[in-house]
Amino acid sequence: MSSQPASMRDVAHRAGVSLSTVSRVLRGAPGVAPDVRLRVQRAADELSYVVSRNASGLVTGRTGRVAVVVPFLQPWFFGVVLSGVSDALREADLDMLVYQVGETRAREGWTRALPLRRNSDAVVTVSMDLSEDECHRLDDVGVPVVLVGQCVPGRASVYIDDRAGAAGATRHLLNLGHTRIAYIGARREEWSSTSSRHRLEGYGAAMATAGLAPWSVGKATGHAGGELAMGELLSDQDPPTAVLAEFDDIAMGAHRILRRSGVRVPGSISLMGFDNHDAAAVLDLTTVDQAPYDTGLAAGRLTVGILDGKARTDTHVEMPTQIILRQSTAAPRGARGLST
Amino acid sequence: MSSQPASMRDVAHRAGVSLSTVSRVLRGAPGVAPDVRLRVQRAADELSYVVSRNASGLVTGRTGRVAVVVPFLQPWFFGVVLSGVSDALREADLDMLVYQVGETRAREGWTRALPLRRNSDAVVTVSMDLSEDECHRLDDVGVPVVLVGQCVPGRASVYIDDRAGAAGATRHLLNLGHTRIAYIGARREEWSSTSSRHRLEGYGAAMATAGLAPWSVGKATGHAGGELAMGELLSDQDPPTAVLAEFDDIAMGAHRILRRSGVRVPGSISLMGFDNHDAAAVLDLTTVDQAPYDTGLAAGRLTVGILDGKARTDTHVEMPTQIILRQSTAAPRGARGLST
DNA sequence: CCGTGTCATGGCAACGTTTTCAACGAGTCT
DNA sequence: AGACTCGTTGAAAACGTTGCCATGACACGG
Repeated sequence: MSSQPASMRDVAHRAGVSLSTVSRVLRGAPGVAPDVRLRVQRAADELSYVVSRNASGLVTGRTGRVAVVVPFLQPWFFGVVLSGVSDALREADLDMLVYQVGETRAREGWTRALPLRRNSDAVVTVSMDLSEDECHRLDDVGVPVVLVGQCVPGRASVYIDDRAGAAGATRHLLNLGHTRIAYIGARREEWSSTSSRHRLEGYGAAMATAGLAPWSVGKATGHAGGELAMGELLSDQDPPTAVLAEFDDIAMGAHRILRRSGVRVPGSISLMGFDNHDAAAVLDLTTVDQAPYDTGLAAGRLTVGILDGKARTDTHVEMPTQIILRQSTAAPRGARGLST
Repeated sequence: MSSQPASMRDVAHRAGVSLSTVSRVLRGAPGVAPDVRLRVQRAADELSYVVSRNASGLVTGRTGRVAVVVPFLQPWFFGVVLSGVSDALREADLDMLVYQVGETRAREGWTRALPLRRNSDAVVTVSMDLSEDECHRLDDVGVPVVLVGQCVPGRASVYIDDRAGAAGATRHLLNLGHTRIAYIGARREEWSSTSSRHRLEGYGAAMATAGLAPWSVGKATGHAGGELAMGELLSDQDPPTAVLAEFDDIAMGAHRILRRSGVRVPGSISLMGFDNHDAAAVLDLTTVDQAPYDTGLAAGRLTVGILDGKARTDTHVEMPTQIILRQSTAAPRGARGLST
């Protein structure tokens, strides 16, 4: 009903004390008599008053907000990470600003204008794969930066070991007895990612260790990319018996093509993804879990820790990955692998 | 490098003008000589200065921020809506605050404390299904509210006609010649949704029109719910020939059970979802598209319109739904429907 | 040449908090 | 009893920006 939201002055008046006292109470500062404290709290409640972050931030220099920057908001992954960050920030009573800076144009504009210069206490970037230059720009804003999904020495980072994850996945297929193992990557230029590179490297390394040559295809990202690449693989004169995809979206596209082509999974071809996408369970897709919620949570807590001065700004947190075995991988026909 | 971010005073000094003039230039206000304007802009650029929303908001009373409230951040749907809202807000140079208030406890706390009292210019709620009481609480904060996925008379709402969508989907199955059409709902008490109710009603109405009795099951939400319900249906002594799920997540769970049970889709049972989930394409699932990105975009633009005084606070926007035909629906065996 | 209107600009008081400092009373110690 | 401390409170000055009003320059018409 109140046309104008109450201000601290109103609370002070109602409780019969001065502004300073109200401020102290609401901030939880010491040095206030218990009965006065109670009286003020009641007054604030009755007016359903909350402090204006704007005003308090003006003098404290802290905004009570953390900016989270993501390239896109639509893919499943980012929503889950955001969810973790959000929960961590709520614990510390911080608000979450979200910036989506996906298309190159928007991203350029964003890194130039940096709208958060004075508008957030910290920045969390998710899968942004910042360039050296962008990193320095961020330094200029003078707030701590936490990198998610990118590991940069000297900077707070939360990430998974993509190399190890992909290598592990490859080994899983090798252990099943596969030797013709293809890798489908995204190969998307517009959003070049170190994670992408690392996964390919992990696959390559595992293959090399097994004395096999890598076999990697891929021109586009997403379902479409998986479909295209799988089409290409199926028309090879000696198709693979197992396929590892850079991430589940791609694997799903591949899966669709296999289903349509009547190729049995895992009967004729084993298929493996990466990410443990929500829908991977539905497709019974064996994949590598990377716990994006926990990643978000860890990133959020690290941010809070840095703001509280309890964590160093060069902390690195490596999140574990884990192979989730489902029904899309099996020993090849006539296997001489583990499954003999 | 600058340890302290520049303030307007610095810019004024560097450009050799007064604070007022800098403010006018940066705000795009008229009444500044072109050469001075240019000089100020250069000075601001060189100091890579941006105005503090905190400070300007303090005096203008506008924060430049819009709060978006979602029950959950993880499900695909919300990320897509958020993406649309984000794009719309960027057009108007507004920042986006995101609050995740899913678990009942957090939600209770949130509606009580309303942390956005003075911290945002408007509130967008997504699929929150606010109670009468919560609505009034929101009114108290004194900022405009835009409801997404909930249609309340007298309040700005952006929504789809769930009833019509579900009825259309049901008719699609009827037209194919099905008569034993079951409906799988979520029946989740913890987050009772009008959308949920409407879809069930739409299904029921279409069935009634066709002179058929409704047949609805469902105890849980998500994949798991779909699996459970489909299991129940499959063990019926006369199973359905077609199944409509309240949303794609449920349909996917059902699909999984069908695949595992060796029931052919759509050969033996036609399956239809609702939402056009990202992964529905992968499963070749016939579904009802509800364009969540466009919904978010519309909601964001409506918010901006209201803030600019160009839109009324009781505007209703109904987003269209559209049936996406894929491979999971077909005429029943021995059909005497359209497909004769 | 003088009033009058217009335009560009600067000064100053807000906005709603926190913070620093001073004041006050009640104990406590010498 | 006086000086001192301690705990509690209030007054006032910030913080960085925007609004309003005053000022000065300049052009125009009488």
